[in-house]
Amino acid sequence: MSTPARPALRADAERNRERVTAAARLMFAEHGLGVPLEDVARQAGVGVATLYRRFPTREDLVAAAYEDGMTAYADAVAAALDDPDSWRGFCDLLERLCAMQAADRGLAEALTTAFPGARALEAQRDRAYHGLVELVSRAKVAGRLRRDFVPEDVTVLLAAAAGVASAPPAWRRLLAYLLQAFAVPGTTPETAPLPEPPARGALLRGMTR
Amino acid sequence: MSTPARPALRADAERNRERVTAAARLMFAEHGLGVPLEDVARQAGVGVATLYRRFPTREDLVAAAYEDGMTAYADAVAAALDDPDSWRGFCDLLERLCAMQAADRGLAEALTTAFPGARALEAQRDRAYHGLVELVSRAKVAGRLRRDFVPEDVTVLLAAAAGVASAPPAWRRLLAYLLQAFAVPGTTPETAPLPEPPARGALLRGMTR
DNA sequence: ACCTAAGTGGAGAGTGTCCTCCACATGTAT
DNA sequence: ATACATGTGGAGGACACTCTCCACTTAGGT
Repeated sequence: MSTPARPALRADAERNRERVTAAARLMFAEHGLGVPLEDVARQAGVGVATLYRRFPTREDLVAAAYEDGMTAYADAVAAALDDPDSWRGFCDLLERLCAMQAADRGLAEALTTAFPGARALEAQRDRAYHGLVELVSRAKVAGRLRRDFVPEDVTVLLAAAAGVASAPPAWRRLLAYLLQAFAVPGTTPETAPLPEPPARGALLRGMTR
Repeated sequence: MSTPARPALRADAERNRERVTAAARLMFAEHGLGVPLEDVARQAGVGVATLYRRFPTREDLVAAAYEDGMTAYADAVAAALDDPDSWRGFCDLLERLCAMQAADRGLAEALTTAFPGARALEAQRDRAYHGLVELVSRAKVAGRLRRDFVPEDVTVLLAAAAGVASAPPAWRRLLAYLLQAFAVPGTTPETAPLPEPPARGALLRGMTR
């Protein structure tokens, strides 16, 4: 039941299927979800037809490629809940989620996309969501997270971090600022030094891309 | 000398040129800088050849379309410098810049792109940059902006805001959090209510796009 | 009114990606 | 060993976008 309703492929076909998802993870991470599927097939060492047979739409492939990624996401939330210090768990979690996004361009895009047909993936998404709601609640009860914070603010943060992902150190600095704003005043050392700012001259001067 | 080195077009050609830049502003604002140039030409009511004759590369067109936008940007900075309260000027400025970006998808993209050949545009960019450096300095001297703030943080903010621009109220909330983090603790009413959070359920649930 | 340099639009070549079809290959059950 | 369902790759049609060429049109000076 690890892969519920898939009709049992021939051994070589199953092998190819996995090669394709592995290649997709690689290519999506580097080039985003819009990468040409022909490139993915080439990377996997199979013909395009094989890719399309297994994954009729791009969404199918993305969902298959990021089932694990979403699970890792939910696991990170679960791990944060295990921290006896809920505020520290909250801060560490946001750091980890941002780091995961920064390391995988496709993941950042996949997180803001719904996959109606991908049950396993959506189940992990729900698990992450509910864990996060609980974590937010605990951090508020502990008096460390401001009362008007809402779990949706995490979405905002992740989308914002995705926007600056190009410049590696930038998201750390953004996160540091935001964590300070999320904290209840006076409960956190406000004097902690900020992470290194982005490279001089980047401002309004073009990041080329 | 408003348009220094352009070789004087025939009246109808000049008219068409302006129709094209106007159409480009419209299309870029709505669909981003990647919009098909055929669509821009159709919107302008001219053939593609006319567009390409005046603007050999996409960059040329983008630069022409956003010369005004960049000027508006620099003007906003200048206006902020006129505010006797530098901190209020700073806050209002960030609000305005974010609002401009949110209203014009192309502008947000153009700001993070260099246009080596577009002198007028780059001049405005410089004007904005230098004004901003001055404003940041004043707000620090006034004791309202934290000392470890750097002008490049504005870039980070703008890139972050661009990342959440899809959900209209989200950038306001992000900005509110960040302004609180930028302020020197104790100098600003930390109890001001946050702007309305983004719609419930957006979290990790897909913004479709 | 006429002439010509300047300007125009649409057709079409070039390119890249999506997706399907089908002749051929290969696992697997007997 | 044989047979056949299952699986494969590459060729190629469809489409979208970029950019150029050229026969025709028009502004504006004489």
